[in-house]
Amino acid sequence: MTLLWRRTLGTPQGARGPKQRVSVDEVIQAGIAVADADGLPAFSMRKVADRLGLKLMSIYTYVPGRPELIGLMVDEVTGEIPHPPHHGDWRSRLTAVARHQWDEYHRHPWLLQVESSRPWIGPNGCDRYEWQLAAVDGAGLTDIQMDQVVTMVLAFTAGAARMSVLARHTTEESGISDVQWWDANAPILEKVMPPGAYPLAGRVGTAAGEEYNAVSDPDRSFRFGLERLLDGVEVLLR
Amino acid sequence: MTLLWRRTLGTPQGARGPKQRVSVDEVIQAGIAVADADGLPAFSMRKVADRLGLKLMSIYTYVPGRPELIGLMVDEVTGEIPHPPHHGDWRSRLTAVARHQWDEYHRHPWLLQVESSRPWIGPNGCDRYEWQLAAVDGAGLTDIQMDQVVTMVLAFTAGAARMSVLARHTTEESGISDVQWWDANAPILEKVMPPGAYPLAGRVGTAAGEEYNAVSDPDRSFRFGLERLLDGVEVLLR
DNA sequence: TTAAACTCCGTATGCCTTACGGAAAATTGT
DNA sequence: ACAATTTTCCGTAAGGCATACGGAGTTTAA
Repeated sequence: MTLLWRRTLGTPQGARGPKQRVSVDEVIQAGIAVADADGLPAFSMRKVADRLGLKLMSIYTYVPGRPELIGLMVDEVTGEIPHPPHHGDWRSRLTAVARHQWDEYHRHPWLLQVESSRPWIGPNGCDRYEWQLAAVDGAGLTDIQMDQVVTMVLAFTAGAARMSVLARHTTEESGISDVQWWDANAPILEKVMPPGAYPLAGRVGTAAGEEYNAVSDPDRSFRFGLERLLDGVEVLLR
Repeated sequence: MTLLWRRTLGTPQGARGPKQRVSVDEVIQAGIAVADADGLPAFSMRKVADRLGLKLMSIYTYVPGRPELIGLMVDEVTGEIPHPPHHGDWRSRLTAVARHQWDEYHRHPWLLQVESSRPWIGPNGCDRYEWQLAAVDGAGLTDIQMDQVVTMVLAFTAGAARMSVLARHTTEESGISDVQWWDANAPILEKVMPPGAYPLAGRVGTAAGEEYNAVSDPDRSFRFGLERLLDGVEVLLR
């Protein structure tokens, strides 16, 4: 907590021992770099230390442990891109909020793997929430509805981003494109699936495959879903 | 793959060595039990073996490795609750699809932690997709739109379930309720946050807290968001 | 000048996956 | 009936992980 709000709190005071070779911010930045590269399961304290030219155990003099470091990393990336001032109607504002979150998930996919058993409330997290609420302020919603609409947009964005990031990761990791993978698996599936057992899946899957030139088109799905969602909000406002 | 479709493919043939002490299905069920109890990060082959009265390395004669076992577990829980036949209009059908998925995520929260670098197409997964598409069949959507609408509902459901499961996990794990936790942190935050810096967050947060008697009400958020989403689909249909 | 506090890090413990190889068991082929 | 083959079960070991503890050296405060 003190670490999260270190900017407003200032550095404690008396530092009696040797100078620290790096700073807490550098540890956080190194952590973000490791998580960006390897994902959260493969994120380890040793890799952070290596990146900073320190030995493993020295990291523990900067942060109490792995979960706390991850909490600091989350707040750090939340403040990475400043929130652009709102303009236009609530619809374009909410779109900006969703797109901001969508981009962030794609910049740092490990955000979707964070399972904080405790939500760390940092300064950038507070700013974020205030900015998100401002998008729907004055649109004619009650306070509760404002919270619900923002929550809904964030839930959808997180779910869609999860699909998108997973799809990207699959393609990159295996080096096999959607089409190649499908061509390889189709013969097996044809043997194994009772013919005619999946009429809709077959028809729609084929149509989607031809339209997207892939198994899915995550960005298009996101835009489509967001439009429907906002249409739903418009219904609510009348 | 052969393991996934083992029901339709049947058991290979000659089994020359000693009898297997358990079955693949028992391994999968044990795996599900471990994941339900501990979550996916703490899910280990050793715990599965212990639960079956086997030693660690014996598990590898049933399944090739950890990722494959998880793939089998996913398809197994996908077939756990049979898909109820559709009736009523598309709106009630889609609600059933979303609710089915929502319940599944709450029965097996580790589903939201699965990062399959490769999507395993199993029999129950196929049935599921067919059933989901059937919910919007005949409503007047194009094939592409059918896929997009289903994808959108699933994305929102996954995102909302993730929030819900995380909130539940936080409360259960720490043993501290939302209100207790907030009461404990409020004094620190008041010291640390510039007063008046977060007018909307303060107002809306307070209103939400009083309404929900908690920081959030995930089930209510899910229902609210789903209604807006379906309103949006209705707009699309006209 | 001396005591306190702090940084850095070596070591140890106890988890985890999985590669490899050996012993025993069951079936197949003669 | 007997041997060859295949398969199961598992012991061991290698290489990864977080982190508790304590020691050595450094810097500041009294």
